[in-house]
Amino acid sequence: MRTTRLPYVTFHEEPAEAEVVSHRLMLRGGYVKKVAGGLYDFLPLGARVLRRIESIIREEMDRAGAFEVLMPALQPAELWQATDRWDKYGKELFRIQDRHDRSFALGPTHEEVVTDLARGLLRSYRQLPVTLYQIQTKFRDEMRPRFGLMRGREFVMKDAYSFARSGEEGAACYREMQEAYFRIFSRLGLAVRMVEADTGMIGGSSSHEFMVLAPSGEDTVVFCPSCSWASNIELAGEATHCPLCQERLERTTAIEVGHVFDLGQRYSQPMEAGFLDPDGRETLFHMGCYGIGVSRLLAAAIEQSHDDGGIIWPLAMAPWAICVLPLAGKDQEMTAKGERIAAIIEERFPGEVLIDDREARPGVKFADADLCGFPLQVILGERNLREDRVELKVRKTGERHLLPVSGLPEWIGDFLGRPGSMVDTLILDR
RNA sequence: CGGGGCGUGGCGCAGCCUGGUAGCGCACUCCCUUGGGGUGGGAGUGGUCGAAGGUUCAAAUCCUUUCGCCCCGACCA
Repeated sequence: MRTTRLPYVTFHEEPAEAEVVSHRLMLRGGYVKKVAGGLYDFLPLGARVLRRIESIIREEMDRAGAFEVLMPALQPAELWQATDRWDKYGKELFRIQDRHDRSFALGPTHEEVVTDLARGLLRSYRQLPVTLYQIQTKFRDEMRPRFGLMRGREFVMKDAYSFARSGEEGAACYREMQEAYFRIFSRLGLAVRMVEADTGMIGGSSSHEFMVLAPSGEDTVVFCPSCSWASNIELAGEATHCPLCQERLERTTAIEVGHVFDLGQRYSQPMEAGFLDPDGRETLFHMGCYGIGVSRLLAAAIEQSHDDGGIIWPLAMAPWAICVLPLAGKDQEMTAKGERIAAIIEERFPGEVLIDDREARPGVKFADADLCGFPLQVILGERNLREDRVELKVRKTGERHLLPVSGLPEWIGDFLGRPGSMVDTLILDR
């Protein structure tokens, strides 16, 4: 892709209405544009990141044996009334009426809808257990949307729901999703910590949150520095020492990017959702639900990985992994050479190469490439190119390598595969 | 919802106190210049000042109402 064909603008100046660094950098880098409070356009750059996150989530959910579905965002009030949440969910639930004055909710979550789906679809114990998931826009009338994508009124979420024959089987589903979540966050290059959490409005018997540790996080987690115990602040209460090993607890701020719940029969019971067991008896589903804040992940990743120059995307999230910067100005020949080199790299890494073919000064290209956070920059300067060499800069570390043009794709391939170099797979705890 | 702040070209701001009919920087278009970390110069495009009402010969500026946005708090998959 050529930057001259890419509809994006970067900004040198700080947007006045953005507080947190992820929000500022996404606005400055041309990733998102605000439409209204808590509502954003995803521009081409931002949409690509979103797609990359989604595809990794899909792969890992599928690998875990879950099935993708798509449920309506618009949900009839009757379903919510059946579980009493039409009254209990409160003002955060967007409610609208159709032309016949029938009431609907714009879904902030899908327990009711999916339970309604399952009770028709899953009639026999032979079909169980099953986990269904979707990636979809959710709506919440937040009392105070803020921090850009961190807390919007509309956002993209992956939500999954498991249906099991028993509590034991449900617990197995729950563990399987936990494992899938660790794989997802690991592949995304995020350092996450799983903590015990409150079940809140969703209900159920147990719950864990997946937290990205970041100074700007809205949540606080309490953790033990020497063993694996961790909890969110609500649940930890006044505790000062680890319940497992008595070590003095520490705390840090974090961003909640995932949350899993063991729901038990919280929804299957009021909605009378069940199946026939081997003895022909109607039995209620044991359910679990599992969410990942997909759009929030962009913000969380940036909060965790940036510097004064801008965003530092983990390899898996970057809109393009490689940005080719011909420092050509009006030199048509150099631009053409740059495009040939970009094409060679593209052959080995399809869809991963962006070439900055603008007629801009080197400083502008460097600044924009850093701001947008492309993991690798292939810099084509006149002197080096004369000797058939290019410079490769690693955004994250700042290290630079001078390489012969001939072996470039192979070198990049080796480099990207080098453990620990680009993909930060740090998992602090499980 | 309570407290505070702010709404002036796409973005960042000045002008408002002391009314006289809109200005600067960035971006954008064109020309010249420069060419390894946001080069320098020149010429342009674009706003009626969040909205409504009022005061006045005259309102971005004063008054009233209203809408929106941001921050803090309560709250929260």
